[in-house]
Amino acid sequence: MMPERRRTPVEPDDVEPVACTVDLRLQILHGVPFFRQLSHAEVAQINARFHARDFQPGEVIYGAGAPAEHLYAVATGKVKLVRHTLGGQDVLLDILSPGEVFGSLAMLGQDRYPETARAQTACCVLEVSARDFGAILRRHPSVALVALDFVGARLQEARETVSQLSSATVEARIATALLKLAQKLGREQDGALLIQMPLSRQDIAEMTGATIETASRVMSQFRKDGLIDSGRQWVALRDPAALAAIVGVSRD
Amino acid sequence: MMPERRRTPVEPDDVEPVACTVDLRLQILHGVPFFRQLSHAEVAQINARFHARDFQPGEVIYGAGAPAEHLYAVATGKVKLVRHTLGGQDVLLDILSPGEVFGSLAMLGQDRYPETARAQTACCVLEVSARDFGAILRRHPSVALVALDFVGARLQEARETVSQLSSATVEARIATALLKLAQKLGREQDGALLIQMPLSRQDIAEMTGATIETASRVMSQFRKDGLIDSGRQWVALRDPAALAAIVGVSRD
DNA sequence: CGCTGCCTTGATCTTCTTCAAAACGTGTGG
DNA sequence: CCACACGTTTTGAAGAAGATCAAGGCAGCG
Repeated sequence: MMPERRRTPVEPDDVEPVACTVDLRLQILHGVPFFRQLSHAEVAQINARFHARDFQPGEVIYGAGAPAEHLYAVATGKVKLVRHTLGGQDVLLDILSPGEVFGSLAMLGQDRYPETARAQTACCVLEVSARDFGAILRRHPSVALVALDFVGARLQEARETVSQLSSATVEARIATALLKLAQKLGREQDGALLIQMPLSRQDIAEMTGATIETASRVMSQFRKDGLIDSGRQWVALRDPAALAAIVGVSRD
Repeated sequence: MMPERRRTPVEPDDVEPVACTVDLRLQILHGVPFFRQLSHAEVAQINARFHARDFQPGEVIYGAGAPAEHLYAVATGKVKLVRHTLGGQDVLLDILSPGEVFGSLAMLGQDRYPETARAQTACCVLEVSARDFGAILRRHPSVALVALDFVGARLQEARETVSQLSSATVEARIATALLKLAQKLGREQDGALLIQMPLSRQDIAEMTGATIETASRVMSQFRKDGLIDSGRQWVALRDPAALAAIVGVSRD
């Protein structure tokens, strides 16, 4: 038989606050890597250009193809970026946590969003117009340098994904995705890495370029092998080392 | 039988100069989008920080894993960026033409090159230390803004590739790759788009996450269908519209 | 002339998708 | 509290896309 599934490790106090108070805004903005090096006065000044918006799970923050007029910072909750292919399926590009930035980063470049941003959980995001963000960049050159770094890091991530999709099996890609999620937002618990967020088989499939069925099969296999454990709002990596080994085996 | 193959459309005067004279350096640097908005005096000042290096086809400009200490601009020729996977195969991330920038763009971020840069043709590149480039960025904030745009555009490209790899057939991916190459460095000739560069089946395979054999089969089919024509140092798109249709069909 | 390297083509095999159906779990209304 | 309905997950069986294995073919070059 398959191993007994643990009861949900999610505790009430783990739940993030959804409300986006004025105090929180300043705190979040100061925590955003973009503005970390600025003084409190400067952040306060920048804060004036932002305004907060709340979203329910599943709500669209902006849709692919819409004019790219805003830049956003996640305050609370999780946001996912999804591309729609011509074939009708979706590709999950990234899942963003508080402090991360998305939207119209390249001010001159694109004039349309190439992807849809959707609230994965109830969340609050801070919004600034592309115009105002441009002004911030010009006024605070150090912000532009950090932004350059940020976008550069994303570029490397995206290219890593390209590499994986080109060469690795679905098993390896899913193992990689789980490890990356855990690294980004995992917590240690009972000797396992706990990823606490709603993560459907469909999400996993869209992250790894597989079908729902294949994703389900692989996840089932991982659970049978004692590598992971999962429930409604969480996935726990019981044996990250074994998952890492799977990444290294197979094709890639 | 298959259609008669045209004689090579490559003409002697098409060949780019390889030598990288001092005059050329200034001209190239001024043509690089990064520095286009700067005055001649400023470019001259920046030029002093660069030095030119020549490479033979196939030579490595920098290897994956090496300390990321330099930033480069292509002066003449073509440079390709390749990732090596754990499985031993290579993934071709990009082919760069004169005016394009590569290497250590994110100054703070990565400390190692995640990919190898290799001369696709004989070429000359302008090199600057990451340290000096950082100084340039701080001295000329407008350069940082352009760089941000540049990296942002690359990020979108990479994500587009992720999307394609996740959803499109090899046929569609190869058609896309050919169209993208033609758009970037194609010339009109005899009613076809001519891509003039050495482009092996292996290159195409590495660009699209396919095997050499599959790439060869697809290219052969395209030629039989009159969509393309190819020779030693060139590929001609005889029917770009049909290729675009293939991109839209199949899965993606 | 006969290398050597790249391209082509065929046959077989693996991986993953697709189609189909059943099991599960969650929320709802009786 | 139970029954039902809905969405999600799981599992099975068949099929397709592409990889792999294996020969030849063609061109440039010593």
